[in-house]
Amino acid sequence: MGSSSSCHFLALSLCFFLIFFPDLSSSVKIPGWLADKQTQGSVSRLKKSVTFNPTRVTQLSWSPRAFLYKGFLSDEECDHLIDLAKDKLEKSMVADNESGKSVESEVRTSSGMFLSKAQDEVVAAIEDRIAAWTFLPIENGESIQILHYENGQKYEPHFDYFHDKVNQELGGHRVVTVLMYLSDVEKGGETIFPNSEEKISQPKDESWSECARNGYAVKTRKGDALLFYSLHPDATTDPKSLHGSCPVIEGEKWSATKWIHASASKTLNIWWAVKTVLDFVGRVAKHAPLHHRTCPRSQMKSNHANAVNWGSHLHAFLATFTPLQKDASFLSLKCSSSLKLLELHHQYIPPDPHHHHHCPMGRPLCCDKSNVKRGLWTPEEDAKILAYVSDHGTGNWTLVPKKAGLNRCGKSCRLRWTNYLRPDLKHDGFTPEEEEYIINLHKAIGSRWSLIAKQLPGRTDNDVKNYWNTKLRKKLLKLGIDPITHKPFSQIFTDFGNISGLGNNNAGNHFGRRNIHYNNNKKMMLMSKSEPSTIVLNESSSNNNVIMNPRTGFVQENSNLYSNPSWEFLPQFQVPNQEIIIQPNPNLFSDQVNSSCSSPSSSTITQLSSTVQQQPQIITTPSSPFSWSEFLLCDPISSPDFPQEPDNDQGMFSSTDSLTLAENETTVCQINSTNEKKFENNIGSDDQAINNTPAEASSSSGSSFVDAILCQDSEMSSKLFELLDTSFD
DNA sequence: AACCAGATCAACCGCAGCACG
DNA sequence: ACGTGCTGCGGTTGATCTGGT
Repeated sequence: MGSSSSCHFLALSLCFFLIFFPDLSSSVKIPGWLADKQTQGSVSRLKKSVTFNPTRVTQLSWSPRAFLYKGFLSDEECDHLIDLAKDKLEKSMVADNESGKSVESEVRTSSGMFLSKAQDEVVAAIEDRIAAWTFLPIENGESIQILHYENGQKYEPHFDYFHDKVNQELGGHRVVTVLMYLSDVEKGGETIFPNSEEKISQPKDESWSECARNGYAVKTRKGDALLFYSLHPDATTDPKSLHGSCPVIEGEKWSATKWIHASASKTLNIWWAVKTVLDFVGRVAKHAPLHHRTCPRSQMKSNHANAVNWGSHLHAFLATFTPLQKDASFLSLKCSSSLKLLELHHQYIPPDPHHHHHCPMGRPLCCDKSNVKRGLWTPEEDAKILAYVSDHGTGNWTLVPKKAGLNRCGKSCRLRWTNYLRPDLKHDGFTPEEEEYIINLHKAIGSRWSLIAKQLPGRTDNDVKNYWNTKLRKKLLKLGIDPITHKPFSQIFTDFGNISGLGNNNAGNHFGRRNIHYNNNKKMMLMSKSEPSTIVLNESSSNNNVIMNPRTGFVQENSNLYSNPSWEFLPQFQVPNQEIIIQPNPNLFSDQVNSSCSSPSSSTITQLSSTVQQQPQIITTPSSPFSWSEFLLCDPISSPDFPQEPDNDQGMFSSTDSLTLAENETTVCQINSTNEKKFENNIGSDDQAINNTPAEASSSSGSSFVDAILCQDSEMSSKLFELLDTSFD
């Protein structure tokens, strides 16, 4: 603990403690999150809250990492365990170094027995508490062993990790030992760490036995529990964890031991541990985010010791646990969980700023596809990226692999960072609000995932895209809503019939204006793959409505307004030399947006809008680009003047499903243009777009997009109708 | 327990835009 | 004008997970 990094850690852990546990008298409750469906087996019994008090934990030693929990067991629990054991004691055995079998040995002269797991409620509660304290799942623990040392009995110094391959392969190394003292011992019986670096500095008076003077020693105090790690942070065995039980000189010693393994074969268990740690940190962090609080000096002083201890305990766990990520089983975990753990790990073990990876000179690694690594990222690779970015920041990703010592393409590094490692990312599930927001945005702008993601802090385009493709799209389909057009299928069929000259003209107009889309010349599709809805902009100076339909080929083909710049490239759209007065709208998710549109609608988003900012904001935008944020937060559906959707439209959206789609919402963005001339011209063309049939619209500006589609693909249309007929017969 | 199919999601691919020389 | 390199984006893939039989 003497290095600068240790000091760094110490400060961090101090803050951690003070932030998380401002009230030292309070306990930390581990609630019933273990009831999660993925925690099965014995863990599932942990449905009740498990209470333990982290303030009672003190760090005894850092090499080996050892912690003492004062009063871990009550007197009654200690006595109960002794009662369970005292009639069943047998001579203690040790594991043979070669065979792994239990054999008698003179190094261990105590007697003992094993309880059954969850043998009774008391035992189960203790096991639960151990799991909560260690962050390690119950399944990874052996049954509790009760030991009895009478006068002169001892356990010579030994390691808890295995030397034999049999045991190592059986359940992995014993990573953690929790040694609970069930009785006081008048003299002797101390637990001793002969190799501990702290042994010299530990003061010892006459109350200690001679044996105890040979190492760092822990006195046997009824109810206390000693926790120590047998593995290094790099998962190698820690020789400093050598420990033993000094001979009892006066009295008798009762203890209970719980060994906990790190079995690579137990994916579920590792998952549990990750979840437990993250849940623990997450719950306490809710009350005081780690990065947004400072540590009051007064509290620092009084709580210093405990702060260090508890923080270092977490650190000790993370240091031991994180190497498990090397295991294939860990990698098979949901990456979000393992990554969070990794992030947490880095909070407590900051990357060494002096450690840089240097690549050999020569050809850059990137884009040499025959040699660069591909596929899933390992925690080590992640750590390299994180370390690199923390030192150098982002940018010039092609150099990152070389500088960070990664055999990856720069593009792959960039994606890993942007989609996963960025600290501002959320890794939990989408909320219903986000879900609704995505649907509304998709309805408005189609599959522009990056734009949608920008409106959802902490989400990436990949996240949104995947969520749409796997969840939302299917959800809409279930509701009978076309996920492309966001219209009920029944209406789509009607509209298609109309636009093909087979049905009602009015409906056909509507459809032609809003739902035909040619998808980037890649695929001919009947419906727009990413069909935006019409936006109604209310030009305040003229009170004329401007209908904007981003990305619709029809409008592009027929409107001067949108031909340059095109709605297809709306993010770059600029309105030169004008002030835009936009009705305030809430920024539901992000404070990046400072203005938006009034929207007297029924949607959740727009309902919320009325609760904030009532003062319109004036934004002068002589050169700034059009704000997609503002546009997106407008609910881009139809104006009151706009022809109403057919009734069946509403019917579909009034589903009892959680999706509350705003089909009949009205959005009015008021634009005060100083470039009225231009807008008036544009308004003219748009009015045509509103009121004309496709045919009429086309007549005003040559051949229409819709006509083009229909001409080019009439054969496809007829085939589709055949298909539809077949489907609904 | 074994198998299978569907779901999930991290990662990849290829293209386009942009800056720069 | 052209080539090159970097970045952003949307579509797709494929390994893994999950749940049902």
